[in-house]
Amino acid sequence: MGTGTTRRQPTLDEVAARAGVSRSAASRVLNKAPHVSRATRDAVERAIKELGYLPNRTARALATRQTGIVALAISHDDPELFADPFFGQVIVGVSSALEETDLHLLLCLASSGRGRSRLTNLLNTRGVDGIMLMALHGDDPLTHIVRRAGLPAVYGGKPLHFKPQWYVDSDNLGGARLATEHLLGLGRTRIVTITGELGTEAGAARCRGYREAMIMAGLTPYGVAEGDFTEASGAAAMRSLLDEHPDLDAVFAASDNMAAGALRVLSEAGRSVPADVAVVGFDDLAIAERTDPPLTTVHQSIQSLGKEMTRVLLELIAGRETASLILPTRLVLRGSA
Amino acid sequence: MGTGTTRRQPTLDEVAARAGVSRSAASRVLNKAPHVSRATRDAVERAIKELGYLPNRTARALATRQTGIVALAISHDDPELFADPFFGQVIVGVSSALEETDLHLLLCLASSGRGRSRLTNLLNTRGVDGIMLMALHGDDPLTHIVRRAGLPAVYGGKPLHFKPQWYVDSDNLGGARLATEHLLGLGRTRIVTITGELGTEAGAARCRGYREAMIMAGLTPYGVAEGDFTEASGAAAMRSLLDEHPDLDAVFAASDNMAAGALRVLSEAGRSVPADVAVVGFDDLAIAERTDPPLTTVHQSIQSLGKEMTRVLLELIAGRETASLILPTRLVLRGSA
DNA sequence: GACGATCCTGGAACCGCTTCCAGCCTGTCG
DNA sequence: CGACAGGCTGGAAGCGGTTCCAGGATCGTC
Repeated sequence: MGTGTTRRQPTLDEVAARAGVSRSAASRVLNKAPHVSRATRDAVERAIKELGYLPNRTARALATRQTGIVALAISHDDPELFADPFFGQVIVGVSSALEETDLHLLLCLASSGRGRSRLTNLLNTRGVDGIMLMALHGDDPLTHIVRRAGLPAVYGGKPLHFKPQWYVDSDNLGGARLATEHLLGLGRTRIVTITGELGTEAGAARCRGYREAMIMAGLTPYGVAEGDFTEASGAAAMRSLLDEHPDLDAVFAASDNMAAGALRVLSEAGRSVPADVAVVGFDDLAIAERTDPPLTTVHQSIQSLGKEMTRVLLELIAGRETASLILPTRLVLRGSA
Repeated sequence: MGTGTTRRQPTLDEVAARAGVSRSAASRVLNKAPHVSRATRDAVERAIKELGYLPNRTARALATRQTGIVALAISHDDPELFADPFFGQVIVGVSSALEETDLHLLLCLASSGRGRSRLTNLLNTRGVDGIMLMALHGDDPLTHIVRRAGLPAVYGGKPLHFKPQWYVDSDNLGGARLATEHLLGLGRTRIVTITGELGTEAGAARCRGYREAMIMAGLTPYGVAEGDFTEASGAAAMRSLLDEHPDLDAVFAASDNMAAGALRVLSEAGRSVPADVAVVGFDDLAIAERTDPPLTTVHQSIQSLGKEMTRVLLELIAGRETASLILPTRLVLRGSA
């Protein structure tokens, strides 16, 4: 800026004039519309090249009522949470899916009230063609706003208490079942679980998966303590579980971070892993490779989540049929179980 | 979408009609322009409220030639790198600064050629009002494109080989000097450094800081090994340094991740930290609190970096005077030195 | 009471593109 | 040879705002 010669971009009118055709003809060439003769096309294309013409995004958006922008909204009370690599992964996935289109990504951290109202305004002023929502807790007012705005919307991770028409989620239930079944397969029976926040769908589903697996094996859930997905909460939960059930022989933690906390507490308590207590986590974050012993865990691909959300959103925007998706999870065997 | 009643948003014309004034009058009220009577203002404001009117973003953008969007472009060959919490922090900072404005954030991962050309197109079609650039390596063609587009631009972290007019950076040089001086103050003299990629400004500056501090203390740099900021590279560098200089008594690693790698290798080699070897890192990431022993490191606030970049960009967009910035770093003492 | 100066006002142009539509030209068929 | 069905074309009306400008109303002043 500042000193730049910022020569005004040529307009479509100038292109048309140079090519000796009307503006509408030029526009047709630009949009590869039918009913344009070879001669016209060539002339316009040459003029475009010579002038270095590029269509003005905003003008086109106004005429077509399509902004060429999709939003990714992350709604959470704590903006710091966004620093979690989780969202970075989502964004990488979203970007890769967007790469093949002409759409761009608008990122909204709707944590504060101000952030929410900015997002609301963006939706209501039709500032984006569609929106992806993540990390909604419970009955986030955002869901209403989105619905009222009547905009294509895809949810990442089912919100609790509300089944959106379109969402993409990891198979939390299946993953938790997988983990628990693996522990059962190892001959463990006194298996406890450290859950994530039960106020989130992921937290609840992973807990349900554990319960179902136990029951299917003819056992009853042996011990349940609620955490909030963080390492500290995992440690605390582990302590209370050891207290209540000193003879436990396996732990399924609903996140790697909590599993890491649990490992720490177990080692302090003199239990050896996996000999005395087998531990399985969930997420397969980088930390899972660095714990001692390395953590057996349930892998979910966050990038795929972002990619698939985007794919569904694109279909929606294009007005095509599409459907929600549950992404598979799989067990990654390392040393802890 | 789909079933939504998506009732068309009212337009300014409808507001004007309802208020019984002209569209221009209504527009004036909307923009708090002078020369509008009390009566007109009231009537228009009432009509706006009754109709639930919201100005159309795109139309306004076309008329004012201001999109209300700023871009954050992250240019790096490896899109995975974006999953690093670093960028999450930047984004949190940027968002917080944007929160008080009417601007929104467009995120561009310009890693692939396709990503770059999309970004180029975005700039040339005036799809954004300004841009912040990060993680440019060497002579990224992006810098030319940005300059030619004549758009307000701010760089995060000085690129090497090119001094942008506006940038915000952490005080890498000062921080590295601080770290080295701390080690010197501890009485260590056989201090080695594990550098980041010397092809980046941060890597080079941190190495220079180490050198300068050593020289100012009347010493010569004792040992230098280049890493690439990752833990694995830190471990490798540490091994080769131990090999060359078995009697080293301190290490300054240019990143916490590399310091973590170094700590691992030192412990394998039977050196105790900080007794035998003192270690200082750089960045003050979460990992610094979890190493054994906890890592003494140079703190830089990435959020501030994002926030300040945004502040400078906003000034630029507003056409006000502004200046580049170097953000201070400080030493955080923990167990390793 | 006449006269600017000042404040408001609505009309109209404009931002740059898409798209509908009427009209032209051509070619084909009966 | 006349009628008709196309394919192409440019004019014009949009998309929904902002902003310039000329003119009318209002005011205070001499």
